[in-house]
Amino acid sequence: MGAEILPHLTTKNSRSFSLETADLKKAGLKVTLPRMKILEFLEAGQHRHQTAEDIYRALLDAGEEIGLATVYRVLTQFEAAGLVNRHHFEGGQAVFELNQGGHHDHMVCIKCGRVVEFMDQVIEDRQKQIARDNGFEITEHSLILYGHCNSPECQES
Amino acid sequence: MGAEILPHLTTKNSRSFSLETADLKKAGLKVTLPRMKILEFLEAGQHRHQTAEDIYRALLDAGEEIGLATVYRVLTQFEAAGLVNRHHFEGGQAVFELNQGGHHDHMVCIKCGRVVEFMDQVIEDRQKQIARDNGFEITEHSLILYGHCNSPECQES
DNA sequence: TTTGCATATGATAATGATTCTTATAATTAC
DNA sequence: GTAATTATAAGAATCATTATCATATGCAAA
Ligand SMILES: [Zn+2]
Ligand SMILES: [Zn+2]
Ligand SMILES: [Zn+2]
Ligand SMILES: [Zn+2]
Repeated sequence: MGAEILPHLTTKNSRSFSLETADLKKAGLKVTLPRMKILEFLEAGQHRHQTAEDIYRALLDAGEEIGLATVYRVLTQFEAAGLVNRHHFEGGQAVFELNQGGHHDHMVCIKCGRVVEFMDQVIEDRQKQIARDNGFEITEHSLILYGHCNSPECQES
Repeated sequence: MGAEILPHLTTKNSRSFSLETADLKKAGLKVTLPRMKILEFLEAGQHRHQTAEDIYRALLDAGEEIGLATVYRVLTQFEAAGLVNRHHFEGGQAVFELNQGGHHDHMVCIKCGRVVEFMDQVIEDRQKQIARDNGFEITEHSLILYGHCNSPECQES
């Protein structure tokens, strides 16, 4: 990885430093630069539902030296550790987002790609009930609504 | 393709002959042996949620000469024509099933692979409402519940 | 029926996303 | 600090699916 100065790694009372370090250690993962950088990127505002390649490209653009395989490997480790969630929207690549506790589902605009998160307790409860009725014990679920958002460009048929 | 006798293709009042032929013609597709065979296979009982390879293997085992690429190509055409639906459960291959009109969602046992179909109007309505509230117009959706079914082998943690 | 031609097929190569391999490098334990 | 462990980058490998292309087939006109 690059040898440039990393302020958040050297500033003692940096919030992000301790948070990320703690997250990694708690997950039983060694603190390494690629892991820090990926976590840092995901924690930065508005970086939700990113593909592995999005993250890879962003880090390259930021001057980091990192391999795509490493991004995939680290994301898989983060997922196993419960730090991130992986979703498979239609069309190839999986997207990743920081697991910030609250479960939510997704609505995806097939025109512009905009993603809206939602959580509906009625649906959640209903799913549990349906599973129970069928002798299933649900461990996870995937609910994705596809359609057009209300932005002007996405309205034309 | 094989040259063996095909009763349903030669018996004038065969139900499946006319149905399949009509389905293909209605979809604007030429009636060819691979298309007939794939449609026939999907229409046969209990052949739901099959991967392209499942279908390919089954046809090979039945003595047909068919290519995997053809199976994929035909399934994609069937999907475009509304004859079949494609679902992406976790774990690689997409599964296909005949579109028999009624929409349904899926519950998948991650131990044994059993699939249960369900449709819940409360969930369906709720999805529409959530979309409306967010300025989305939903064109389709995917709801899959993953967990353990109640078969003994699937109960052990 | 035969024939003509657009279309479909099958084999194989190519693709795109992701994972594996391995030699090197970084991190932690002592 | 040094050793032992674990992680990394690069590229090869894999898996599902799609594209290519030469040949074969379906269908309709003659
Ligand atoms: Zn949009
Ligand atoms: Zn999300
Ligand atoms: Zn089961
Ligand atoms: Zn189904």
